Amino acid sequence: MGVIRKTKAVEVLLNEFSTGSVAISAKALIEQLGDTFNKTTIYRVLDKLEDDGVLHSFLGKDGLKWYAKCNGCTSKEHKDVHPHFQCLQCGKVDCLPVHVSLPEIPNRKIEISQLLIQGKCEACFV
Amino acid sequence: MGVIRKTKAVEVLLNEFSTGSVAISAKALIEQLGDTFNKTTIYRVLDKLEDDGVLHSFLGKDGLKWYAKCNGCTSKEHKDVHPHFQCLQCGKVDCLPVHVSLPEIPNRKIEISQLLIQGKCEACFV
DNA sequence: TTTGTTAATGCAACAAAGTTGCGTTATATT
DNA sequence: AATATAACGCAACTTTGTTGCATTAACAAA
Repeated sequence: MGVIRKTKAVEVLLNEFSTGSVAISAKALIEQLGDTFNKTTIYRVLDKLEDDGVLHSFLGKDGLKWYAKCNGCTSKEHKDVHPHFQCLQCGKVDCLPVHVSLPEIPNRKIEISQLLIQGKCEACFV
Repeated sequence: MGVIRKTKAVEVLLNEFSTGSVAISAKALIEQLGDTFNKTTIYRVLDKLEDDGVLHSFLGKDGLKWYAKCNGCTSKEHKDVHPHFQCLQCGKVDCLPVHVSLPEIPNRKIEISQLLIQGKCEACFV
C-alpha cells in the first residue's frame, strides 16, 4: 500500500533515518519516540516505509527488527542488498556498502540472502 | 555448564538431530515433543547441548531459533561455521557445507557472522 | 473555507516465543 | 540403600510485535 499522507509520525521517523547508513531497531525507536507516538503507529509507519522502498529491515542478533535507509529502491523492486554489521560491544548496527559473493548451491534457487557480521566497530576497536 | 546426566529428554532430543544437516526449530520440537516433555525442559536441553558444542543455533527468517548438529565443535571452541538455507516454500532449513569468504572491512574486527540464504530447496525447485 | 472521505492514530487487548522461580523427581555417586 | 543435586514440570511472567475498533486529522473537492 505505502505511505499516502505526510503525517507527523512519518516526518519524524523519516528524520531519524536522515543520517547515513546507521540502522535503528524498532525497539529503540519506541523507547525514543514512544511518548510522542503510540508504538502501534511506529510499527505501522516503519512497515509502510519499507513497502515504499524507503527503508529496509532485517533481524539483528537477538531477533530484534532493525531498519535502515534504502538506496535506489522502489516499492516495486528492492535492489539495495548488502551485509549488516553489529558491534558486540556498543550494540550499534550499520550497513556495509560492499558486495558479497554467495557460494554456488546446486539445485537451489537463491531469492534472498541476509548476512549479519558481528564484532567490534570502528569506535570500539582499539 | 553443559549436559551432565543422560536423561530421557537429552536422549530423545539428540535423536532428533541424528540425521544429517537438517535444522529444527525450537518451536517445531515443542510442537512435536511437547506432550512428552515440558517446553521449558526442551529449551533448557537445547541450550545445554549448544553449550557442549553438540548443537549450534541460529535465527531463521522470522526470528525463530533453529538448531542443528555441530561438526567438530567442543564446549571450548565453536569452529563449525557455515551458511544456512531456508526454503521459502516448504520452510525447511538446512546447513550448507560450504565456505563463505567475507568482505574486507577496514578498522573492524569480525568475530561472528551469520549468513541465511533463502529461496527454493531441491525438493521445491522444479 | 468549509465539507466529506478515509488514511492514520491511540488505546487496549491479544499473540507467540522464550524465560524465571520454585517445589518435586530422578540420576548417579558413595 | 542413602544421599546430593542435576534435571524436570508447572505456572506465572517478559518482551516484541499484532489486531480490532472507535476517534482524529490529512487532503481533495465543492
